[in-house]
Amino acid sequence: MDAEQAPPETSSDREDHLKRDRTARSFVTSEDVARLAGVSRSAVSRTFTPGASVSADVRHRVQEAAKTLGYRVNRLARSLISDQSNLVGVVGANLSLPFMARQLDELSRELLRRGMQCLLLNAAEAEQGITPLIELILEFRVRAIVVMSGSPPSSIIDECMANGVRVILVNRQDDDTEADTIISDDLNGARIAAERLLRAGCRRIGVVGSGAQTPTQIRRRGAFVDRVREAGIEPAVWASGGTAYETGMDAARGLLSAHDLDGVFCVTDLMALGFLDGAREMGRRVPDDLSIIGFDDIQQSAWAAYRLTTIRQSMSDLTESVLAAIERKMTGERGDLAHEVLPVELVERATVRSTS
Amino acid sequence: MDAEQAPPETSSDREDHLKRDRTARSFVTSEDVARLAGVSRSAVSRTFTPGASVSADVRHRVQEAAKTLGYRVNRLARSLISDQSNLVGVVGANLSLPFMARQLDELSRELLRRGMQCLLLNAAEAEQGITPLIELILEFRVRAIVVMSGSPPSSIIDECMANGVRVILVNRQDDDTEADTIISDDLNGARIAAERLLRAGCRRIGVVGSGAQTPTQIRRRGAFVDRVREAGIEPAVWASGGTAYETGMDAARGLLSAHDLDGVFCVTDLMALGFLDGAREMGRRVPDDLSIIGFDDIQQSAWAAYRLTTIRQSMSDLTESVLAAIERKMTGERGDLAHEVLPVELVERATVRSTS
DNA sequence: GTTAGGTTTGCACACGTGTGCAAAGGTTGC
DNA sequence: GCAACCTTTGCACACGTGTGCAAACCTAAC
Repeated sequence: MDAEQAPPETSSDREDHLKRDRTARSFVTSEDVARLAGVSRSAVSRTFTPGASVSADVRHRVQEAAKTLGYRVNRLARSLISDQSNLVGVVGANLSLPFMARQLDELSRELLRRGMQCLLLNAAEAEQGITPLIELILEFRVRAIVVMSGSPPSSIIDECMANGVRVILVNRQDDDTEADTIISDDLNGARIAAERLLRAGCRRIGVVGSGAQTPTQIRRRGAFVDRVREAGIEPAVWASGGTAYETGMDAARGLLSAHDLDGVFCVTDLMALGFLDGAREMGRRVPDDLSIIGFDDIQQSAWAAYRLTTIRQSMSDLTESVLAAIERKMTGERGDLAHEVLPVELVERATVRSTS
Repeated sequence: MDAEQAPPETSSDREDHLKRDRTARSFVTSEDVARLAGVSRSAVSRTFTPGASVSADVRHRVQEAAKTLGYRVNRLARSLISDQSNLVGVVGANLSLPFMARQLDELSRELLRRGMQCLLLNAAEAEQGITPLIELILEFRVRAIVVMSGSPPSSIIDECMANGVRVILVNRQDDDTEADTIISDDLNGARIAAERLLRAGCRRIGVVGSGAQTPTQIRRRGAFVDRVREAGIEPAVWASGGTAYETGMDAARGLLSAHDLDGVFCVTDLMALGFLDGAREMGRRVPDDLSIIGFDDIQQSAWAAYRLTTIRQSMSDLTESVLAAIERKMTGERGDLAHEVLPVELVERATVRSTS
C-alpha cells in the first residue's frame, strides 16, 4: 500500500529488511506481477486459476508481465490454503535392486502423468524403523504415502489415517493394519513353482531365501515348503545373507555341496540368477541336472545368459492398483481399504526341465 | 481469542466454515497445541526451534500436549517464511536402468542423511523436453535441482540461477551452460578402452552405441574412434536402437554377421552385456575370438555369467560431488560453478584377452 | 527495598497464495 | 433514460508458521 506511493524507498527498505543482496534474489511474487501489469493481486491469482473470472485484456496483460518477470506460483503457499499438496510420499530402500527400481520408475512416471509429484525418502539408513520417515513425510501434508520397504507400526498408520492421509503398503504384510495393502499372490506363486518342479520330476528339492524375515520371504518360502511336503518331500532350506545376487551364489555353494538337489525355488529372481551362476560354477547343468525357478520376473531374468523360468507379478497391475488407492483417497470416503492380492503367472523359459 | 471464551461454539463454527466433516479431519496446528498447553502459539513454535528461549516447564507442557494431539509442524508454512525448503528436485528417466537406479539410490540416501528430501520427477513422458518439469520443480522453492536425464535449455537454467536455485547436470553436456556440470571422464575412459583392445592385439574393431544422440554417447564413441584411427584402424560402428540390453544383442547380430570383429567397445555396460550374449549366441568365444569392453561398471557386469571388463566411474565420487555442489549453494556464493570431470579406471575381468 | 540485569512470554507482523463478498463496470431490453 | 442482469475487479481475510520487539517476570546484588 505504501509501495504504490513511494516505490523506490519501499523497494530498498524491503531489501534492507530481508537482508538479501542482489546475488541471491528472492522469487518473483504475484504482487510483483500485479504491480507491473497494473492490476490487483487477485487478478493475477485468477489468471492462473482455471475457470476463474478474468477479462481477456487483463489475462493477457498479466501473462505478459508474468513472462517478463519469470513468475512461478509458489506451491507451498498455495498448498497452505487448500491444506493439501499434490505430493505423494514414497518410502523405499535398495532402490538399485531391479524389482524395486522398476517399481519406482513406473510409479513416479504415472504419478507425474496424473499431476502428482513424488517425494522420495530412502529408507536405507533407517535403523530405528521407518516411523521417523513417515513422520517427516506427514510434515509435507502429502496426499498419500506409499510404503515399499520396511514395516510401519500400526500406531503411525493410525495417525496418518486420522489426518486423512492414506497409507499404501506394497508387498508388505497385510494383517492387523488399517492401511491399504497391495501384494502379489505369493502363496499361489510359490505353490505353482513347487508344482512345476514336481511335475518336472524333481524329488531332491531346495528353497532359497535371504536371512531377512520379511513377510514376502516368509510367505513364499512357507507356501513352497508346505506344497512340497504334501508330496512327501522335505526340502533343504537356505535362509541367510542379504537380498542380493551374492546370496544366491552362496546358497548354491552351500546347498549343492551338502545335498545333491535336482530342483530349487529361489524366492527372488535376483537370488535365482546368483544361484544359477553358482550352480554352473559347480558343474551342474541347468536344467538337465538341476531345475531352478525364481520369483518376480525382473528384466535380467530374460537375458540370454539366464533365461530363467520364474513367477511373474505384473508390474503394471501393481502400479495401477497403487494409483487407484491414492486417487480413491480424494473422494474422501472412509473404511473402504483396499486389500488387493494380484494374480501371478508362471513364465516358462529354460531353467526347468520340460515335462516328460 | 473468542475461542477461549466459547470453545464449543467456535469449534463447530470453524468446522462449518471449512466445510469439513469428521472423517476428513484437518491436521493439528500449533494453535491447538498452545490452547491445550495453556501457552501462546509462540511458545509452541519456540519449543520446536532449536536454540530458542523457552523455560523447561513450558517446553515440557508443550511437548506433552503435542504428543497427545499428534502435532506435526507444517513444513509448507515453515518454508513459506524462510523462502526455502529442504527439497532437492531430481529429474531422471529410465529409473530402472541399473546405472540410473544406483545413482538415484545413493543420491536419495545421502540427501536424506543430510536433512534434505528428494522431489523426484520422472522425465520419461517429457516429449517437449524437461523444461516443464524444471518449471514445476521451481514452484516448490527447492534448494537445488539435479538433472540426470534430458538437456535443459540454457534459458531455464538462467531462470533457476536468477532465483538462487543451483542446477546440477550429471553426465550431461558441459559446454555453453551456466550450470554446475559433473561428468565422468568419458574421453579418457574411451581412450583407455581403445588402448586395452589394441594391446590385446585386436585389429578388427567395432564400437556399439544406441541411436540416441546424447552427449555421453557421442563423447565416448568419438574418443574411441579417434584413438583407434590413430592406430590406423577404421572401426565398424553401430548406432541405433534404445539404451538397452536388447540393443547390444541386435548390434552383435548386425555387426558380427557383416564383419569378423575381434574387439568391441560398447559405450554402456548394459549394451555390452547384450552384445556378449549375442556374440555367444553366434558362436563367438569370448575372449578367445572376441574381446569386449563396456563402460559404467554396473553391478550385473560382475556377475559370473559375464565378468565383463569395463571402465568404472566411481558412483560414490559422483554422488559426493553432486552433494558438494548442492551444499555450496547454501553459502550463497556466486560464479563458482563446478565443472568436474571425475576420473575413471579400467576394471579387468574376463572379456578381454590378457596381453600376450 | 530498590535497582540492574537476565530470562521468558505474548503480541503482532510477515511469508505468498486462494477466494467470498460486494462494489463497479458493462450490456441489453424496454 | 432506466432497470435488470451479467461480468469483472479489488478488498480483506484465511492458511500455519517463525521471529523482532517490548513487556513482564524472575534473580541477585547492593
